[in-house]
Amino acid sequence: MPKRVDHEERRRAIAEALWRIACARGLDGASLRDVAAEAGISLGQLQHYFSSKDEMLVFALKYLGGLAEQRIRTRLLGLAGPPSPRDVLRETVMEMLPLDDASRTGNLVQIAYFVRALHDERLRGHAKEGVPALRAFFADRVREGIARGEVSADRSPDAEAMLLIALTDGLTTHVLLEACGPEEAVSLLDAHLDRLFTA
Amino acid sequence: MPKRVDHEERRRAIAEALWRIACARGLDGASLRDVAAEAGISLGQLQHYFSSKDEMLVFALKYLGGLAEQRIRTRLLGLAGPPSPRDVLRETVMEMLPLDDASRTGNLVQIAYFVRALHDERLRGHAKEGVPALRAFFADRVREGIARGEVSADRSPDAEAMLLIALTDGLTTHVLLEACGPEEAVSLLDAHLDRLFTA
DNA sequence: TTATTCTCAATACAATTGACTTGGAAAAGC
DNA sequence: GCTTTTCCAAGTCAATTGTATTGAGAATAA
Repeated sequence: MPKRVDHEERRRAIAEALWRIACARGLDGASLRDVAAEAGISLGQLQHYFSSKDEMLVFALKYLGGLAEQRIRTRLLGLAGPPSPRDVLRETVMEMLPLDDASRTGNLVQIAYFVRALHDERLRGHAKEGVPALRAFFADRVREGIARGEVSADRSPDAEAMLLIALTDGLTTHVLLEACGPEEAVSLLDAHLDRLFTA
Repeated sequence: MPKRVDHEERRRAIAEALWRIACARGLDGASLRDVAAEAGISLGQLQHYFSSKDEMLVFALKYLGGLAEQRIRTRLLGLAGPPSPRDVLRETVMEMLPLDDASRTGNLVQIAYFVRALHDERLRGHAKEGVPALRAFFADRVREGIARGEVSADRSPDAEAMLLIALTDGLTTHVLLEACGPEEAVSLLDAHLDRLFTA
């Protein structure tokens, strides 16, 4: 056999090339030939690792989601001492916003997938599967805040969680469109959290 | 000459056909032939009214924005008596959400444009040009609420306006993705307004 | 060594794309 | 009636698309 190759490693490299193109020109502007060229391989080689374009797209999406989740997890572990619920919410939300170039790229790619998912039932399942988990996580933090007396008891944890997610996504949109500056988005989210955590 | 034709009327009809396709399959899935077929005309006829695909896309986008603005305006005029600032904000925001099929279509098309605008500088200008006006309009309503004593004076009208826009857009996203029900989005927005208008 | 199996390059292919050209039909002005 | 201008249908064109095919190089197992 030829030199044994780590398939997963190759697939990840191809996925990252796809992201770079999707970020610059959108998902629909990413042909197999473009992706192969960006990854520095031939079209035939790419087809050896992904038997169809769809398979490549789905793999790259799940890989992207996994990386984002891991980034958030790492950031939360980096918090000094026992973090307050508010700190956890704030850091998570900040990691979701397109504040640096890496996060901006991730968001652009995710949005490209989102749009495709609107018209593609199969992809929609993958695209929205992370929301309930994030929402439950946020709701737990709000609950914790209520238990600590930092959040008014008449707030609904589930509702506040969805509000925070939607607000973050909406701000992300406007930051990407340059209709709202990154630092302004941060201050708006802080103001929102200020009003949630009244103590 | 042949029967004189109202060019603008034809262009609007073509734009509406484009929307139907963009709503069902996305903007990138709308070829000139598809749009012509949907509009019930030939490719040559379509090209007679739009000299390029880009010209058609930009026209359809501006037409869409104009219609949305007009829908909101009409809805606000339909409010009985002198509407409170909160009523104005609520009705406007509700008109923006994808609650019925028409609004859902409009939002899908707008998002299709939004994504393309992320990678297309020329289109980005058209896409984000409405935000400042909407934000100023919302901020004025918040200011009015403060003057009436319905909104706490320590709220920043400009910040609250941006928060409300971002929240609405974020909820729109999740409603379209079916990660959040329409009625839930309404109740979340009402809860947000409840906390803004405390009196 | 020999053979098998993994890896991958080159090419072909049908379909679709946006843009362009050509030509003719239809009606208004003279 | 004749010209002129507007409108539009059919067809062509090169480029690009995703997919499929073919075959060769390369390394491991026998």
